[in-house]
Amino acid sequence: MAKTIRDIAREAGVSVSTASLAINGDSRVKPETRERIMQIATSHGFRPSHAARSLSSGKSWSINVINPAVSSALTSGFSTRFLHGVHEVARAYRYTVSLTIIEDENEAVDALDALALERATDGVILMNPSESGCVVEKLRERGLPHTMLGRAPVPDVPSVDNDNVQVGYDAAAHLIEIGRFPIVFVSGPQTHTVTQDRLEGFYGAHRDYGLAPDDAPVVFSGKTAEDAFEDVSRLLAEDRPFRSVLAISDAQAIGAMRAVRSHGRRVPEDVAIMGMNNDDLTAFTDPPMSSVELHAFELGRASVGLLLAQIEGVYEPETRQIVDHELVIRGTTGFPEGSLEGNS
Amino acid sequence: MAKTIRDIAREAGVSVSTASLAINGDSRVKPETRERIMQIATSHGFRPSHAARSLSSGKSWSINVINPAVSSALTSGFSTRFLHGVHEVARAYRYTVSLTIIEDENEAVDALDALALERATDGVILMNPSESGCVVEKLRERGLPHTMLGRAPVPDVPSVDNDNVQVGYDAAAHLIEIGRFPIVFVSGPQTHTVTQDRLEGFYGAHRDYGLAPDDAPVVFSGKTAEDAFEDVSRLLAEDRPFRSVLAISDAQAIGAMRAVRSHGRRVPEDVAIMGMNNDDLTAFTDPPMSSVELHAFELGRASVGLLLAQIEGVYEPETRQIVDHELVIRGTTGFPEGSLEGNS
DNA sequence: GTGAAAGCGCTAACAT
DNA sequence: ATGTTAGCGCTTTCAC
Repeated sequence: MAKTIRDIAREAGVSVSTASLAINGDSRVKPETRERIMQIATSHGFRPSHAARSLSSGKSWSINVINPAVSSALTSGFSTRFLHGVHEVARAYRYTVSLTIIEDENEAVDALDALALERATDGVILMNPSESGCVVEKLRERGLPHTMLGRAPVPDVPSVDNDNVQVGYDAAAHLIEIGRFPIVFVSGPQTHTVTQDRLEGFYGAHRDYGLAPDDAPVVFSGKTAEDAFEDVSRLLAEDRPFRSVLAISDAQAIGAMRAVRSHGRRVPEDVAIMGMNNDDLTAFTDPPMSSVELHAFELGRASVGLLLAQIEGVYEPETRQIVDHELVIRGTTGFPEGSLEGNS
Repeated sequence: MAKTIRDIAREAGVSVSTASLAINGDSRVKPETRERIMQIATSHGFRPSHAARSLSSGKSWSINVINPAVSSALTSGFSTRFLHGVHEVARAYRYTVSLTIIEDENEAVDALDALALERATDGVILMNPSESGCVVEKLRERGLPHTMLGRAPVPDVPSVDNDNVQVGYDAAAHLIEIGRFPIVFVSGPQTHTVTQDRLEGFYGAHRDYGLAPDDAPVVFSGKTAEDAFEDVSRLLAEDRPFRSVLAISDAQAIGAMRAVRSHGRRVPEDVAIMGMNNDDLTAFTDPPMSSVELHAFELGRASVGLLLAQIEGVYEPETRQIVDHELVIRGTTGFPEGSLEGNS
């Protein structure tokens, strides 16, 4: 049942090496020979053994995605779309996609050790926020090709990212333009580069519109909707005046929206809300949540691209690839439709 | 840098076979010998090459999860938690987790062919709704161990599932008990076994409470929040009377909620809403969404368990493992807190 | 309890 | 353009 390349070669009347070359599409084999070999191979349902191919070629033909359990649970639609993009490109290049789900950075470092020592992967894609950079250090130390999602905490790490300064700028600019100043910026932990970048853009927009950034309250929140709920509630309790909330994720935007409502303020009439990521459910909150589409699928595709460029040998250390973003304006920053209109 | 078992054996003054046995914890090696070998192995950071181990042992030491792109995007929190469970158990048994993301059943069949022929995986976990059963057929034909999430469309498939009849029953019973009859059941495609089971429980609850099931409108909707929005909107336009909506997923529950609101009805005062899956965002809709926790993480853990039992040789064809569920009652089926109270 | 040796199924020099 | 051959780094009989 399980045919080997030897069987194929024998039946085609060629040597194993010729069969191997033919199957791998090497140009040295004569087209007609190649044709005949392929014919026999497919008729027997032959495919080279992954393990054997890996062992003899010294490549695992597999890439590994390190996916932090916590943050993926929060921006889950993002994570899924990203993986989808990774998978699509990887498969096109005959690479397998493996997954490592980690609770914290220590687990990531351990997992990387295992991966590297067992030579079980040809490259790693980090979905970590990678606060400390120790994961990247480990990757370098092991000499494993890698790409990360987001701006790296240390220099010269190949990475794929949105222009998060611009993301923060565009979102803030929109809120300012529709007259929703002051804006509360609900950010994630300050250690994340994505937070730093978006915050920079947030301030930049204020400057460009001639507004004092000091008037823009910034909350360094946790990562969850609940964190945002509590932080915005606190701000409301302190009677801080604001006309809108810009949250760093859709989950946090939803938490913020609940906080605003709990204090008897209306969304969007009293306070406009804008999230980021454009998760699947944003279109179906009530009112629909405005957000920023970050094109997770494209980020995934780009990540493998950058990784394969290294694995295949075209290594450019400081490559940084930027994927487009766009504002998606819905009800939470505009006028409500349907039921809510009647309520006011 | 890259040590082989040969280096370890040499340094320990033993043969490679002894080193191999020691590293794999075989009881035949004398404890002190084993100790010495392990010492040297760890000090050199030695780990057996994954590829070599696979080739010589005839096992890939990897399991593959087939994840449909569409449904995972919708119940994304579920999917992530499930994978997390799978990963945890797999890692404990030294198995790698690979991911195959598919658009439709044809892609699944193709992917399975590749996986089987290349001997790239030792077993497959199907997250498919698997409407037709052709994916399972392919798995059997190839002799690949497998487990599926949900009740199989054909007999004797090892599967992990919730008791979905009971899920449907419990959810409907709760809505009936709080006086929210008639209930609209917003289901997924009728071909899914999960839909069939929950519907059966839904009807069962009606019978047990002495209610005519005919009065319970059932909508065979699509899978998305938008589908639910449209179907419930249609029902409202037709002036069908109902006091609650039970949706087969949280996304659909959110779609239903918007539809209800768009027609000027209040949630939960006029219409109660209940979803299923207990996705991360349910706690932060407004009001918070009641749902059914299905314990995705446990489902994941159980799936690998069943799979490893087969791979390791303890195969029981008709195994079906049931994971607990529980109702999570929140605002959409109770009384609203905060802002909404003031509105009424 | 430990060692010697034969593969596992490919790929990749090196020959021809 | 095709064939010969030597491994890749383990596991696993089979001896001792």
